Amino acid sequence: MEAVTLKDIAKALNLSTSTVSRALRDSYEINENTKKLVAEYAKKVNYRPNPIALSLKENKSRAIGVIVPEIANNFFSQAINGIEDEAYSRGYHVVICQSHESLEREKENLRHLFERRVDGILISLSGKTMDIEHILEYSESNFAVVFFDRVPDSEGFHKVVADNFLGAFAATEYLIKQGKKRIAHITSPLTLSITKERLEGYKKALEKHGIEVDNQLIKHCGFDPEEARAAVNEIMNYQNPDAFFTCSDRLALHCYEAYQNRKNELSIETEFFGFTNLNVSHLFSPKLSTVVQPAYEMGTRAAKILLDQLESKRKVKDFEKIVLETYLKIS
Amino acid sequence: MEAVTLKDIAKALNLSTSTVSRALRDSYEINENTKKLVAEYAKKVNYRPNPIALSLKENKSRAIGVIVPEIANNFFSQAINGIEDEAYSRGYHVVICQSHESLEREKENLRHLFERRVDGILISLSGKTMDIEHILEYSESNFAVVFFDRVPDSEGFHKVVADNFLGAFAATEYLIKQGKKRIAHITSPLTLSITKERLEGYKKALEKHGIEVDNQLIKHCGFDPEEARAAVNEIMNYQNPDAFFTCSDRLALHCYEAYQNRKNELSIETEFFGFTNLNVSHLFSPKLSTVVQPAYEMGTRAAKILLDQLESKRKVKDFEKIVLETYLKIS
DNA sequence: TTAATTTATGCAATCGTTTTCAGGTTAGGG
DNA sequence: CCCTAACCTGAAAACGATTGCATAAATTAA
Repeated sequence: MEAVTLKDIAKALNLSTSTVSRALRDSYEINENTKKLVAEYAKKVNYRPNPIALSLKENKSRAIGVIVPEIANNFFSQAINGIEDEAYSRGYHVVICQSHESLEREKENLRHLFERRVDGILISLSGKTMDIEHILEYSESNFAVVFFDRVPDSEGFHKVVADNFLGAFAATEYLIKQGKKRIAHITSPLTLSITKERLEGYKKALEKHGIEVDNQLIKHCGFDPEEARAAVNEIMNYQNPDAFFTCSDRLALHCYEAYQNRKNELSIETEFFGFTNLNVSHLFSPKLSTVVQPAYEMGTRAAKILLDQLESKRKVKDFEKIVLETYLKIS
Repeated sequence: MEAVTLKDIAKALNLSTSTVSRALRDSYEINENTKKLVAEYAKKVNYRPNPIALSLKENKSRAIGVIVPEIANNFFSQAINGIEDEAYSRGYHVVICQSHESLEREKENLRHLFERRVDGILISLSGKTMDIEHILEYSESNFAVVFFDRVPDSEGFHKVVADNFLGAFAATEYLIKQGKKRIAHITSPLTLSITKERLEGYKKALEKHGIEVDNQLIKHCGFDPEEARAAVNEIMNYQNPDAFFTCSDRLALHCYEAYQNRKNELSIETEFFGFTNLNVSHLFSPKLSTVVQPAYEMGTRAAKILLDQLESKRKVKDFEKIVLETYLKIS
């Protein structure tokens, strides 16, 4: 099964490569009989155009890059599923890179993808990324970028996000309706867009129900398990919480673990809510309810925007921000 | 930041592209001064060779394909981490495809990767794959293939697997030492290599400890949650098990869920063991102990074999089978 | 001084495809 | 019988890099 080229077909049929090429692309200049002949032969020998030659010619790789903090995380792997489905169905490759929540790695990934000549990228920022200088650097050279999930504040970019505000609002309100009054909120660093939006949702829900926001009950921490444990301990020891609402997949789990270890020390009835796409949360005990994001759809939507932009002639100058609904998974 | 080509450099320095090319590759034919000049200028304008042009010339894509049943599964996402680390560090792309346990999808993936001219593939077979005809078809045209985790019986391929036999043996023996005597084994279809090996480990452990194998306690089922539930129910209703040993990430979880739902109906003390890389199993209750595979290492090892083969001149004819140790994670 | 050798560089082909331009054949109209 | 369309087809350049071969200049040997 050796790869057949246009030249092979041309030689076999005693035509020139140009004629064969045109015949296969159904050009009006080519005689119907010739077309039929070529099409049949091409099918017989199972001809496939060499994508690499095409890439070189068109100066496009027909590949897109994806940068996410971590692939071994349900939210991101589901999002990648969506991205791949959309991309493959449109004839694009997907190259996946992980930043491991490190700005350095994120930069390396960008460089790698750029050198590999991907046509554009989809990115969810690392937890350490404060600004997007390193991305702007590339986005000049008509290298399309779409942000999803963790997006920058800056205007002028395509973004696909979950409705973090409403998700957090709904979760908090649910807890309040369960009679909870001292709801702790442990969440990711304020540098991330998602952090602010979720925090806002949490506060607004308290406000709506006339509960005062207690800043002692709010903790920001990174993705290190120890930090999460410390935050939970601190709150448990001094703040007398009757519920926890924690954000960010990985972080939420670390908190949950600390909570699980010490739950029985608490005399009051407590409840735990996370913001995670973990698909086995219903198997946990004590109960772990979650705000679930439409990860797969975020992937397809983000990929669609990117590919549409790549395939459109004109420079898109009206940037979309798509906000997708979340839902609660009550255990 | 527009891409710089050899021609640009040549024009700027008033040299020919061939001289520039040779200078950059440090050819002995080029004057030291010229080399220095070229090197400096190239650095200044941040020249990067176009990988697509190279691919066309060398008839290689410097990309490898990976086909796994499911990316949203800790075992596979960890393995992919390993694959990517190895591949990227050696300058290769990785293209990931999912078969979703379907033979049809697996075939499509293969075709897609082949048409995209990847230099080789790493594959873990789908649950429905009975033979590897569809893979052999491609492996002729010096298209390298390395199997990992779920490998075919056939000789003559590179394979990287976990020691499924010993893993299953150790888990079963652990349960026996806990005093269990009626250990149920729910596992994947016998078409998969891993199924047979794990079943064998389970049986040998029972045998060693003088416990007769009860075929009523052994069930094979697919990846559908309903099937798993039915298997668990059947065993619980009629077989009076005092422990469960279930295999295959996804399947093990479905079984665990069914078990969790009905555990309290059982009068005797039971224990549950899975064969999965789920990284939150310690948060489950009732206890879920697991046999853990060195997924990351499987990825790096498999990728290393593939890349070594791609880069070696001679056709490799001595095929390796690497068996990696598993370990028990007792909750 | 001339021939031989070394040194440094450029030309052109190659990889597979598309596409512009130009050329050749045929038929029909005058 | 000639001219002009209309209709097919092919040669060649282009994309970016590598490399065998040719060649010019400089150096050495005779």
